[in-house]
Amino acid sequence: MTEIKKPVLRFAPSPTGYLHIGGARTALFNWLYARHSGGTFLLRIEDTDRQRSTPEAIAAILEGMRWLGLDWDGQTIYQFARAERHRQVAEQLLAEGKAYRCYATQAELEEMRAKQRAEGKPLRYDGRWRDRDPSEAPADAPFVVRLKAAQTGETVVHDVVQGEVTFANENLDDMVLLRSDGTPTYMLAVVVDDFDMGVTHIIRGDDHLNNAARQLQIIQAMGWPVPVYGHLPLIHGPDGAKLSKRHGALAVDVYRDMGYLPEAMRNYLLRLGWSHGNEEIISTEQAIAWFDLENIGRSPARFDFKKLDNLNAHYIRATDDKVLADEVVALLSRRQPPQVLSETAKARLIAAMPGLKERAKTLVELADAGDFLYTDGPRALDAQAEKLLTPEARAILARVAPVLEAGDWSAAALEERVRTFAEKEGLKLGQVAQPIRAAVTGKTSSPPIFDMLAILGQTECLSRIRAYAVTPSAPA
RNA sequence: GCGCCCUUCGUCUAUCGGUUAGGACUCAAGAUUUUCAAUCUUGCAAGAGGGGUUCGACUCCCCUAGGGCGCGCCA
Repeated sequence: MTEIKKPVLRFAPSPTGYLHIGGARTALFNWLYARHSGGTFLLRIEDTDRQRSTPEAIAAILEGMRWLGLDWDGQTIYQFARAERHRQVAEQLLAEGKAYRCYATQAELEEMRAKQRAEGKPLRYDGRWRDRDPSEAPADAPFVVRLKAAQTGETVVHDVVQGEVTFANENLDDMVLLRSDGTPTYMLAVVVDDFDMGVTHIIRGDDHLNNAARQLQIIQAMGWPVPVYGHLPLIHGPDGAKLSKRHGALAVDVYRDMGYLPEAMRNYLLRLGWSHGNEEIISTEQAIAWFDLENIGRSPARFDFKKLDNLNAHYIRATDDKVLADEVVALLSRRQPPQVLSETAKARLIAAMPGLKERAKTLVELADAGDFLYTDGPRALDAQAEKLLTPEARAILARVAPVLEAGDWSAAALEERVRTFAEKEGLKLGQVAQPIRAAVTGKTSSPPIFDMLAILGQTECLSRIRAYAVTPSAPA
């Protein structure tokens, strides 16, 4: 019986930098398609560049993947560990006459390229060792192994995103498979690994589209099955400038530190280049159900923080209060210096969360907006609160304090008493509520003030209010 | 220089030859309101340019312009 082959996807970052936003989206698309199709999602670290690959970068990439919630199947594969296998494939190609030894030195090649540049010719290896007799080879000289690529005809990449992309073979030169030190190049390694890993769909950045044609030639030389390709347009910065891989400033963990939720990131990244009609808010479950390769856009997108903020605010509002409080606690503990919340403070934070989370676009804003709950005692006033607490406002505070004190300390009862007080004094509610807010929170905006009073408790609130209450000296 | 790709409101996008070109973000105005938000309502705002094909093009083809990517013994 024929078994329907489940798709095998992979994300293959090179650990020469951190997981940037473009890579995160590539990983997300691969992950979504794998989960959507019931296939497999593998992670391969392309660490064949021994000079630039670092353990820190590997750790950062894995951490970034975990934070984004992109779990991969099976063990993480390290490409460098497979070098021997790559070499064998090159040897096989050599033995079959599909590859050859090239003794050109690097200086020689640079000279060749300089000349081509000067003459306005395309920059390509000229095949100088392609058909030379091996006997002409200098003894004991170092050599690289190059693929004997087709020189005529064309190579066409069938791409689910870009369509049919045709390359004239004369524009594709004989790429290096094995370096002079015997190590495999990326071009060889990817092809061999993807084949060995059984990868059926290669979804990666647009910058690899040209490589696809070259890799196809290796695949053809080996007689291996051709995977489905999908090349995603790159993400640009808000200003339209490129947002390329080596920009560590936009590593995913930076977004975490800025207070973005993984689910918001996933939703945002998903809509950058992929659409499902007019849907904007798409849960991960929904995304898995809907995701396909057909609806991926072909044009590059700019990164827009405003929209990310909007989505993040939405997901913050939708998140459980307790979970959010835990996130804030974690964020505070990562601060310099670390801030540790008492049990009381944490209980207050959870209680105030419904009011707090409606007003925050990021976890950072959430943490800052709740700071009046973390410690006891009179508040330091921010500039606006300072301005609001005029002598008149402080006098009102002095008069309202006993009113607050005399009675039940529930939000509803407090509001009732303050309304009555304001009415009697001929004041608008805001004229009384705002000074209270300023004294209690140190700010001019906060969640509903009577709720906050109830959460903080009578003793604490009155102490804060009285710290700013001033009774004008009586003229009499 | 050569090759490849891209081009709808400021931004992300829908449209798969026939629509008053829709939605979302942003911005503005209004409603609501103890502040700020949230929410609701309304508004501003687009097919790069030029040729074709067609009864009819945002949609198909060509050219131009602009942008991106690639052209390593990097990945």
